[in-house]
Amino acid sequence: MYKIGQIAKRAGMGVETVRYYEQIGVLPAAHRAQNGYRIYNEEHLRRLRFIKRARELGFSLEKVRSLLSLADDEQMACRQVRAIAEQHLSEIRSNIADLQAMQRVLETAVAPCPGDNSRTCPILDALFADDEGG
Amino acid sequence: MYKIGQIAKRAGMGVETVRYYEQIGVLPAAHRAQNGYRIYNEEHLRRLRFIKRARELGFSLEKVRSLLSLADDEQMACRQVRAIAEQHLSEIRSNIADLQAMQRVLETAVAPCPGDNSRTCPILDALFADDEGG
DNA sequence: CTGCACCCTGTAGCTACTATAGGGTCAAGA
DNA sequence: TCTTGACCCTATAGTAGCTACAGGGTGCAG
Repeated sequence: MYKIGQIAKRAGMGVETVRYYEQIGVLPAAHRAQNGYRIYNEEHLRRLRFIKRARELGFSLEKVRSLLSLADDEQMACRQVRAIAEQHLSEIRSNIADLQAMQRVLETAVAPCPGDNSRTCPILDALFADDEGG
Repeated sequence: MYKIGQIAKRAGMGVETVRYYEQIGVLPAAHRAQNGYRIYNEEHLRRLRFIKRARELGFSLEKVRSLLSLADDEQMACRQVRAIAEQHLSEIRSNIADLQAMQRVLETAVAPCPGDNSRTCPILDALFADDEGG
């Protein structure tokens, strides 16, 4: 049995985040003590840790919601979980590719830049260029 | 001389985006025709294209603002531009590393998953695990 | 009884747009 | 002349995932 500050600490997040997760429905509402304080149990902690781990892997809260409802569903098939994970993996791969493309272009723009007191800069020139065809 | 729809099309963005850039001050306010319509010139187009290119390279609008104010500054030194670009490059590299770490973990979690009609799933197990050491 | 740490609700802020709602303008066609 | 349509205007709300207040109440130690 935890108060919100205790469970937040154990789950490794802030109390506002825990309240936010309850508000948007990824965490079931806590019981309330007589003074109105939220009271959590081990199951809440387990779910918060799940959410945290999933978020660290880049899953959106919408996907976390789907994953949790599969986890709660007796009729769920492993296939469905895998589909979500695979889709997320392909988004990650695509994000990596986009970032690598940015990185290459930026490195190309930065390379010829002297980085001194010049009043002109090849980086700005590249960004202002009328045409990037090469 | 362009109306907003024309300059937006030439710059490759929506009219709302052009108005938004004016609103937050990365694009100087346009002159107005008698009917209140915004009127743009070639310099506006040049700046919009700069903004678009910088955004495609992942620069935040805050950094775009800095880059543009350097570009406008007679006293600017190339060094300052390079510093912004280098900092952005290191953020990109760090983002790539984070995504690659997620990718590795996810691939490891997905690998043992049969993706069939099982009622349990190694991916969920990994997310629910009490301990990820080992 | 005072202070402090904690809890509550509700709301605004962040980024970079995007999408309305509710109106005005202008040129072409019937 | 009237209407249709494409365009323009402002102002505001929505998106994701928190984070940070404002303005209160609770509970325990000194």
